[in-house]
Amino acid sequence: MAYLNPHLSQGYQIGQAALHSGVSAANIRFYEKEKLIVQRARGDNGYRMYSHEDLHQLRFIRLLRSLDMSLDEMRTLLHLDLRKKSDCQTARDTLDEHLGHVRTRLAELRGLEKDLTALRAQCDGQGAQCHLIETLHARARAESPDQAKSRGAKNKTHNHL
Amino acid sequence: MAYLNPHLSQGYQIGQAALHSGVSAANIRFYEKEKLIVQRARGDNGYRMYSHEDLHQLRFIRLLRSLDMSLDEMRTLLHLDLRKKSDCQTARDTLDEHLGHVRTRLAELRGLEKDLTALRAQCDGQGAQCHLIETLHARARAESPDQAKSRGAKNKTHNHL
DNA sequence: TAGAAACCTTCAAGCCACTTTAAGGTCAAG
DNA sequence: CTTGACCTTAAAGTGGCTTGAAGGTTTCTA
Repeated sequence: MAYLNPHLSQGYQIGQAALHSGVSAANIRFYEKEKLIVQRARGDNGYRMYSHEDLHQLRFIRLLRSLDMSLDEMRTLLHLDLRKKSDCQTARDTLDEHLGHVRTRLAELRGLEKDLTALRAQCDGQGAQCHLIETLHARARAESPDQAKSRGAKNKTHNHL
Repeated sequence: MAYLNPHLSQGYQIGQAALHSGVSAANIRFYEKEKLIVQRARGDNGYRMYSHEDLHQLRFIRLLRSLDMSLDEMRTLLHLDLRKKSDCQTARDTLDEHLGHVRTRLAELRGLEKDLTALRAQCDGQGAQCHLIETLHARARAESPDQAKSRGAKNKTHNHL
């Protein structure tokens, strides 16, 4: 039969919390270690216990991650006091900065897709030999390092996307 | 005065190779360890030496990386024999798969940008309080884990983008 | 009452593509 | 003979996790 939580009155064990929040148990422990969530008192057996509020916070965190925010950005948002005006400003700024990251990466990938599509077009005659690799080698020959540095996606400037 | 390579006749030292290829010295060593490039015989002093062909290969590799290919994809492309028809097919397939990854990620990020933009719009009244965080909490409340799993970017299925 | 099975614990290592740091060897110029 | 520009290796750090090993706890079943 199904395993039932013996301390249900005290809340959820980590497995149930994982199930109801969409954050894996291992990942919940990881967030705890990273101080995204607070270490709660444990049950008598040493098991972690989670309340409904805890579950909400886990869902909140997962939502932010699904928006591709970094742990640091999340830490910022999680520690805000909604009543403070300055904290609302912080929230706005964090979001704006993040949106900037996303748009930068988006632009990079759009350029990349165009490049790759053009490259692929070298090759559409099915029976004939394809010139993909030759084309790439020719490009490598033509390109100086300095030019190339400014092209290319993921120039690893600042973000994690 | 400027430092001059004493063994210039034998080729470039790693620093010059880095300069002329756009791949950092540390990264060149890394690629060697990862067997993307072949270990060359060293000079008498134990220094790595690079020929013009080596520089071309480094530029080639950097070009592929600027297309966001993984080391594995690059390993595949680097070991192809251009005269073989099957290897041309492999090149095509590799490129197609990679293009697929890029387009997938692109779609994810487009969705993300839409989401974030809508969220940001909650907040455009400058003087008034903003409802960013409240909106996010409300969403977290509304969302079941199962729904959310299918949304969100970077579902970490298969690629590195 | 024994043992399977389902859950929990901690700690460590693995993933990717690098970069950075530490500790030291080599070489030419002042 | 020292300075400093270059090279060497090995190891650790980055981010956001996942996976694995080794073991403790609780419940169900034979």
